[in-house]
Amino acid sequence: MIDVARLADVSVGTVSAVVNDKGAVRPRLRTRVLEAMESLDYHPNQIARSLKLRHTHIIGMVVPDVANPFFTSVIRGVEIEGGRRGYSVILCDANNDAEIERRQLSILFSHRVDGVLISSSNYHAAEDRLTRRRFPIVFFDRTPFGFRGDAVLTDNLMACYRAVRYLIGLGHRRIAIISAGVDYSMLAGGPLPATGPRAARIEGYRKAMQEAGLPIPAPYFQQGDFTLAGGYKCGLELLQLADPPTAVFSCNNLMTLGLMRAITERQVACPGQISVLGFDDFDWSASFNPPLTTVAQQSLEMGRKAMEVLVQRVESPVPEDEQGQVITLEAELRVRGSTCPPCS
Amino acid sequence: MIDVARLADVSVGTVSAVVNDKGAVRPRLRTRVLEAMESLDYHPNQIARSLKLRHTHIIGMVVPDVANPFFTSVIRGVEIEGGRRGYSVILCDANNDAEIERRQLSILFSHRVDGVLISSSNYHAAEDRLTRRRFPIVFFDRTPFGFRGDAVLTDNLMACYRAVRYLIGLGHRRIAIISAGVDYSMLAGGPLPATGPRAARIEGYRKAMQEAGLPIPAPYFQQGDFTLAGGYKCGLELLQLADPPTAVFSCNNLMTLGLMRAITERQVACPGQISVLGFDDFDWSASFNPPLTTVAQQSLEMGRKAMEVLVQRVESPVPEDEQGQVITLEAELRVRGSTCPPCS
DNA sequence: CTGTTAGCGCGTTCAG
DNA sequence: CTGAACGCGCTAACAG
Repeated sequence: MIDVARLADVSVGTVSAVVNDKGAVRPRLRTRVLEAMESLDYHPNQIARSLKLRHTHIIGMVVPDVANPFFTSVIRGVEIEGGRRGYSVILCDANNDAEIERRQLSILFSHRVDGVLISSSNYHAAEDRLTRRRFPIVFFDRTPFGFRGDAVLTDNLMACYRAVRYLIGLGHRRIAIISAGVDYSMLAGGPLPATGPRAARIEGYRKAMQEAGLPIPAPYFQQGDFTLAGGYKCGLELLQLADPPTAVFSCNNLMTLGLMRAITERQVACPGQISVLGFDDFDWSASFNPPLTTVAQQSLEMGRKAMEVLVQRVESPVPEDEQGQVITLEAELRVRGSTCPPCS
Repeated sequence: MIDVARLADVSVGTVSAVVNDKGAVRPRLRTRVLEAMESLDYHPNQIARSLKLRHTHIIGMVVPDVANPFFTSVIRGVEIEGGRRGYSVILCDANNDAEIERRQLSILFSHRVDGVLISSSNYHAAEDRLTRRRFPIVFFDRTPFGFRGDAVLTDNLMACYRAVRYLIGLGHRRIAIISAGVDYSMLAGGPLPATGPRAARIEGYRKAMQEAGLPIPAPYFQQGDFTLAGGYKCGLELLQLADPPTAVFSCNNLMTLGLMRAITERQVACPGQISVLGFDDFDWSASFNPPLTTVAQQSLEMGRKAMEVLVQRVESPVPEDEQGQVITLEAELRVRGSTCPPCS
């Protein structure tokens, strides 16, 4: 900086003023400074800046799995909005592990990030440590149990409710679901406590089925563990049932892939013999054979909005009594070739 | 820190020593300091540390497109290796735009990242500005024109050469390619200057075809622009040829998707009437109908290795005469259901 | 072993 | 508008 000042024949104060667009600097000096910066290939030292200004213009983002296309799309949204507002993002892959997540958060904190965007694998730790000290943090996709604060979420319940109603409207009565993490026994006890996307998706299904007076036999309620292998296994079981479903609702993309693999392998006609409705939409959904009918979340928008809210929190701290805003995004049903009326 | 020192009744130097496990501190003092830190909920300020130490333990990574599954896999590799070695990563999506990339690099530099991992969309700027001043930077996937330095790359030429030879071995003689960015006229002039993955993949194809004495008619050399729509368009054109190919090699995943869409739409049997060989392998490749035969890059390993080399450069600067190491990763042909011998 | 002190590079004052 | 001086929180060198 001193070099720049010397080369432009001004004081460091002036250089600082032009770098930050502050104060009034005579146009001629301004251009001289800019030229000096250019010719010296000078980049302001954000570290020193941060130390003085007490903010870094870096935010931390932790996702359960960067390889999941849904999250990469959210990340893109965050990058876009961040770029626009002058924030960089340190990305952390928690690998669905609460312990790793905790460590990431701690590292992020020591780097003095201005705020955190998180889809928590761990429904407790994140909230305790951060929100309690009023650190700017916004949740997306998932939210901690008993949560209060800022979040941007998809209305999973409504989206799945409508999707399953679409299946019912087609004439299906035997509709199975491939999900994860919820016991069959919980289904009987009325509405699920819809605290996470998991439960909300199942509850959308349950509600639609119940309203239509349709039964949910135990074998129709499959646990696929959110993995491709799990979806495959569930698909196989569903297909060899004495009374197989005519339609299946799969709660995430990996399981849908597994399900399709099972269907192809068993040479079952889709949608002829079995209709498939998947959750989450991607490039390949429409290119599949058959093209997949899916529930599409607004993943890019989720990232953009989350970043928007976070920056707002960072730049103008919350009033003491503020409750936090939760933004709900609608999901869209994209009807394609994997669903049709039942033939039987 | 001063507060901690005061509370523990020692000097700041001593506090610093225990925080960094440096020097020998009398055990009694040590515990006193630790207790003070705990009761004050003190976290060392990495910013101040970075300012003094002149390194941040943050590296920057810029990719052309975070939503591309290949890159997300590389990112995972980087995250894994980075976590292991104590580095965080600021991720930048250049969105295939050289101007954005330039700006990202400048921002990363301002943040004083210790090094940069980059798959450059822009074959000149990156090298000029950074490698010239011996800033630690390692390229992955793509490398700038006339490049010298560190990189980890896939052996695209060999991989594609072998893949196309496999097709030829199956008995195919009419083999088309969907690629991008290279003129048909360049094919005639012997080996392509294989400076990027694009050209290398085409050259692998050209070499295999030429060695087998197989012709490459102009309509068999399609330009798909690396997009789904492009692949779809090329697929359509290929299928309605008077003399259609019996096999198609698609140079990237999006174009393969488009091609498959065209094939499904036109009700052409795959692999019966046409075999498809794609580049890049993903979860959905094996779940496709038919399961796709692909060339699989070691994307996760690419990320791990790139980070490994970078950290090595950061922590022990290059000898003046060092040429830089380029690591070449082999790709693997995964034979599945989309290829078979030609029926005609 | 421990205390003291001089910067790291910058933004901000404040008196010119 | 300028230039000098101070401090952000920390580490390293040196003196005790």
